[in-house]
Amino acid sequence: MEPRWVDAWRDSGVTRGDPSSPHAPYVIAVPPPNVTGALHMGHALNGTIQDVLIRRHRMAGFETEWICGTDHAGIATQAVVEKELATQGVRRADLTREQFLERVWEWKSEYGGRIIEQFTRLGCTMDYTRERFTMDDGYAKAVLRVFVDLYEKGYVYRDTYLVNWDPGLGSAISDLEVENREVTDILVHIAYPLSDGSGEVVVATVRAETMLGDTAVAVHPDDERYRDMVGKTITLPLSGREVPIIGDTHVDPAFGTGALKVTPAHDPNDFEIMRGHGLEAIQVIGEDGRITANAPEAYRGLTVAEAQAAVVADLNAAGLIRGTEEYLHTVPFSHRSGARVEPLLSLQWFCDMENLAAPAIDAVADGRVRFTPPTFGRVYQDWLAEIRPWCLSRQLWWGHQLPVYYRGDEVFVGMEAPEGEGWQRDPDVLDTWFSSALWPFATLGWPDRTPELERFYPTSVLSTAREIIFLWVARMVMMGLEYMGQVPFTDVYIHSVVQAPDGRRMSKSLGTGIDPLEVVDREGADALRFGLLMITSTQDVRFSEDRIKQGRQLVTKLWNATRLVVDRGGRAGVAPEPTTLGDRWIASVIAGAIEQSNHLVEGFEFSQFADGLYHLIFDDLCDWYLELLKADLADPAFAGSALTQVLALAHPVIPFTTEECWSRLPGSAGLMLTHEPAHAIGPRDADAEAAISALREAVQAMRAFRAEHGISPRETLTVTIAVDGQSALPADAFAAIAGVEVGEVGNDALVVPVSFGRLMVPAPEVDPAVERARLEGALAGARGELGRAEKQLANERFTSRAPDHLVEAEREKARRFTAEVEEILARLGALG
RNA sequence: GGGCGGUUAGCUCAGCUGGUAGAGCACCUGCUUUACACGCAGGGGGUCGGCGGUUCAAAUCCGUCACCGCCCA
Repeated sequence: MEPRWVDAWRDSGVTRGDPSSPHAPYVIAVPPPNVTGALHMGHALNGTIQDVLIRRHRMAGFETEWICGTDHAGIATQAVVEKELATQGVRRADLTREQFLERVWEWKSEYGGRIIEQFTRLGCTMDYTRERFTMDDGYAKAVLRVFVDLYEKGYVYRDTYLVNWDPGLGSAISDLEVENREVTDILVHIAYPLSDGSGEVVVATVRAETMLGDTAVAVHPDDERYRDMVGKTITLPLSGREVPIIGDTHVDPAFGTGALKVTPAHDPNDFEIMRGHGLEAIQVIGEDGRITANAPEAYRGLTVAEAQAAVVADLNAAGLIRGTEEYLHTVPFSHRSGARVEPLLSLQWFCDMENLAAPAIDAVADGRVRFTPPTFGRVYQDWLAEIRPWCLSRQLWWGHQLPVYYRGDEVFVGMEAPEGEGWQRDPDVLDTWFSSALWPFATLGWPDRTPELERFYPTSVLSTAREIIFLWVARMVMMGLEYMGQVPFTDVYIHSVVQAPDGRRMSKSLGTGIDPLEVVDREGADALRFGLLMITSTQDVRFSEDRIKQGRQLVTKLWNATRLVVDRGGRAGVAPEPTTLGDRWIASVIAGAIEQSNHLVEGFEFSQFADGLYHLIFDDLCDWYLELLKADLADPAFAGSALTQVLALAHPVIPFTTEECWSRLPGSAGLMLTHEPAHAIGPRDADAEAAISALREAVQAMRAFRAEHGISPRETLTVTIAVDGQSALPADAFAAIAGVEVGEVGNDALVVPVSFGRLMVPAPEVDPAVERARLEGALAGARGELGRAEKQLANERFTSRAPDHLVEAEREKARRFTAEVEEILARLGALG
C-alpha cells in the first residue's frame, strides 16, 4: 500500500511550494546527504522529524517547501568511482581529467538519485521537483562566484602554510576531517652537540626523521638546565647544519628532556614557534610522503618509515642515541583515508574566517538563530570564537575547480578565464563544505533573485545531527549572513544520534548498522517513523526494536478502530454537536490533545508528541470512547468526526496508515495530506472529563474486585453506589461497561472504596481466612496513607507555609482514609 | 588539560518552572467479550549513583565525590 500513497502525494502537487502563494512560507532545506550515501538510521530519524514539521505546517495552511538534493562529496565520490574503475583494471592516472570526470557523471546519473529515492520510502514529502545537486551548473556558478567575491574582499588568499596532508588521499584536508587518536610510539632521546664543543643538548622525539628539517632547538627561558645555552648553536647531526638554541615560553620544561627540536615544516607547534622567532622552515618530507632533496643525499626518496629507521640507525652508529621509551600520545589520522596525517608545509588557498565568524556568533547571541537544545548554541559559539583559517583547496579532480589562473608569477581570479595566452588554471578543487555552506540560498537560484529565493529565504528550520554543527550549520550561517544579509534559518534542531541497541556506534565496519529500509520492509514505514520519534531525546539514544513494535501495534490498533467506527456507521464529513456524555468527553480530550501537540512540536519535543498520540489512540479512543460507542452511549456520527480529528493529528507521524484509514471512512474526500489540521470538535468540558474519570475509576475498581474474588466478567453483579456529595458517576455507563446492575444490596455487602464514595457489592462466597487476609492487607494500606496524611497535618510548618489547596487536599485525604479504616475494621469485626 | 552530558523498575528510557515516581518491553494471573490475541483485563516490581546543604516539602535547586560517555585541545 505504501508506494500507492507515495505516488498520490507526489501527484497531488502540494509538495511543490508555490512562491506566488499568499500564505506564509514554511521552509526546510534538507541537510544535503552525500551523493554516494545510502539511507542510514540517522537520515531516517532526521527525515521523519522534518516530514512531521512539514506535514503539520502544510496542513495548517503554510506554503511549505522542503528543499532536497545531494552534496557532490568530492573525496567520497572520487574514491567510489576510482574503486569502480579499479575493478576494470583502470587507474585514475590512466585517464585524463576530462575522461575521469565523465565517468563520475556517468556514475552520478546511475546511482546519484538513490538516497533521495530512499527518503520517499519513508514517506518524506520533499519537493522532488526542485531537487538540487551541488555540482549543477547553476549551483557551481554560485560557488565560484562566492570564491571570487571572497577573494576580492581579501578573505581568500593563497599562502604557504602548514596543512593536514593526507598521504593516503594525496590531498590537504581540513581540521574537521582529522581525528586525533591515542597511539603508543617510541620516544627517542637524541644528543645534539653544541657547536662550540662545550657539551650537548638532548632532545626527545617520536619523529626522528624530521630532525633532518630542524631549524632550532627550543628551551624554556627560565629552565636552569639550559639558561646558559640560549643564544648558542648546535650542529645538527647527519646534515651538519648549525641551528640556534632559542628560549620560548611555550616549551614545557617537564616534558622529555625539556629541550624541544623545532621542525617548522612538519609540526604545528613548531610552525608557531617559527613564526614567533623568525626561523626558517625546511621541508624534508614531500607531498609524495618521501624525503625531499632538502635532506642529505643518503635519505632522499625514502619513505617516512624508511627514513626514520635509517636516521635512528645512523644516530645510533654515531653514538648519539641517549635512550628510548614508550610514549602514549595523540596523533592525527585522516577521517577520509585512515592514514596518519602528515603535517606539511604546502601552498594552498585559504579563507580567513574571523570577519565572517563575528556576525555568525552575534546571530546566535541575539537570538536570530535559536538552537534546540540550547546547549548547542554555546558549542557553536565556542567553535566560531576560536576559528582558524580554512584551507579551501583540495588536490582532487571531482569538485568545483578553483576559478584561479596562473601565468608565471601572475595570478588571476575570476569567473571567466583571463584574456591572453599562456594562462593555466589551478588544478585544485574546493572543499565540498565550501559549496554546501551556500545550500540554503544557492538551491533557490542565488545569485539570481528568483521568486523562490525571494519567498523561501530564510528557511525556517535546519534539523541535523550534532556532528554537523561545525561542518554545515556554522558555515551556512556565515555565508547566509554574508550573501543574503539574513540568517539562513531561524531554528536549528539538533536531533539525537541513534546508536546500536547495545550503545555502540552504528557502523557498517563494526557490523552494528541497522538498515532503516530493512525495517520498513519488515514493519512498515509508519512503525519505523513512530518508533524513531519515541526514542528521540536530547541525549543520544539506542535504537529499539521494541519501540518499532509499539509503532506497528499503534498502526494496527488505529486500523481496527477505523473498522469498528465504519461498522457502526461512522462517516467522515459530518460534524454533529457532541450531545452524549461520551461524545462531549472525547471532544474535550481531543481539544486537549491538539493543544498539547502544538505546544510539544513547537518545542521540538517529538517523543512526547508521539507518546501523547499513542495514549490518545490506545487509552482514550479505543479503551474508553469506542467501548462507550459499542454500548450505544456515543453517537456513531460523532465517532466518525472524532476519528477524523485523531487521524489528522496523527497523520504527520504515521502518514500511510492515516491515509489508508481515512480513505476507508465513508464520506472522506481528498488526501489526509491536504486535509485541514486536527481541530476541536467540541469545547473543553470539565464536567464530562470528571464524569468519565469517575467512570474509569469505578469500572477499574469493579474489575479489580472481580479479579480478586475470581468473579467472571460475564457474571452480572448488583451494585449500590453511595457517593459523597453529588456524584459525577454516570450510572448507565457504569452499568454497561462494568457489567453490573445498579440497585439495592443487603447490609452484608462488601464495600469497594472509590475516591468519590463507595460501591457496595453483595458478598460473594468467600473463604473467611482469605477474606481476612485481603482485608488486613487493605487495612495496612489505608492506615499507611492515613498515617502519612496525619503526619503532614501535624506539622505546623506545613499547614502554615504550604499552599492552601495542598493543605486542604491533605485534610480531605485524612477524612477519606479515616472512613475507609473504619469500614474495614467493621468488616473484619463482622468476619469474627 | 578544558568543556558538555549521563547515572530513575529486570532492560531501554520519560519525568518542563520542587508538592507522596511514569511509559514501552519483560514478568505473574485471568480472558477464543461479534474492531483488534500485533488484543483485553488485573497484578508484582524502584530508599530516583554516594554524601552534605537550601526548603514546610528535593528524582527535581545548590555543593561535593564516584563511575560512564561525547566534544575540543
